[in-house]
Amino acid sequence: MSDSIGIELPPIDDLLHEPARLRLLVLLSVVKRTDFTYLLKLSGMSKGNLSVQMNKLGDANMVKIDKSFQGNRPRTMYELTAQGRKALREYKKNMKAILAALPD
Amino acid sequence: MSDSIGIELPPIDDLLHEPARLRLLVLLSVVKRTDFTYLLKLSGMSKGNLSVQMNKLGDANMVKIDKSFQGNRPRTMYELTAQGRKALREYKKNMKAILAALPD
DNA sequence: ACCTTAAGGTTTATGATATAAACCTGTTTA
DNA sequence: TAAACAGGTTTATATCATAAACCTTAAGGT
Repeated sequence: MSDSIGIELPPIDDLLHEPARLRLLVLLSVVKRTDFTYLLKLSGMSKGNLSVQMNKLGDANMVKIDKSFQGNRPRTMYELTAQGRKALREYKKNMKAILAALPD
Repeated sequence: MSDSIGIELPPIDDLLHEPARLRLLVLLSVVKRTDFTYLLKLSGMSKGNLSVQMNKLGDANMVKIDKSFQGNRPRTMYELTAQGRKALREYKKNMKAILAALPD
């Protein structure tokens, strides 16, 4: 018998795990591509919080952020990156394994 | 804020969702009943963090905390409460629903 | 023309919280 | 008797989620 007593559980990616961001990522993986205003309504979050969280996901290359103007108004489009989709698959796999250790 | 469109996703219990506590709860649901020292080794956490998180779970009645002496040394035992097991079942159900919205 | 409101965000301020370091009390060992 | 150890708790710090306040431009009302 070994003297290690680690029950090995998969790691949890904090960036994706945080509830507000996880919800946003779920929304994005459903709608594929959307802009700030629509995401604001979909999520029900405040503008400030939405902006911060999406930029954080953008900085981590989970989401591609396209800023442009339509007419004279700014418009920001969001879309999952390949890296983002991969990270989400990994997160899902890991969380399922963790949840599986809990009784039903 | 105007009304959100609201794609309905289940709520996330932040107390259980936080990674350190979630791991501790998984460990507890596996080992049923254990003391501070063993949980310390099992989790690999620092003493301070373990103490804080377990007391937080105790305050919320997720975990029953029994302090006693064995010989002259303090000993703290931890065990899930019925309420804790119920909250974990709910958390598991909700998280599975959220994860199900993500592609595989 | 002027004021007000709205769109589309960002920046700043605040509050909560996770974490480890330092500490405390008593005990065993050298 | 000093030093290390057991079993935790308290304090300090650092991060981070959140909303409020702000900015810029545009559109509508009078």
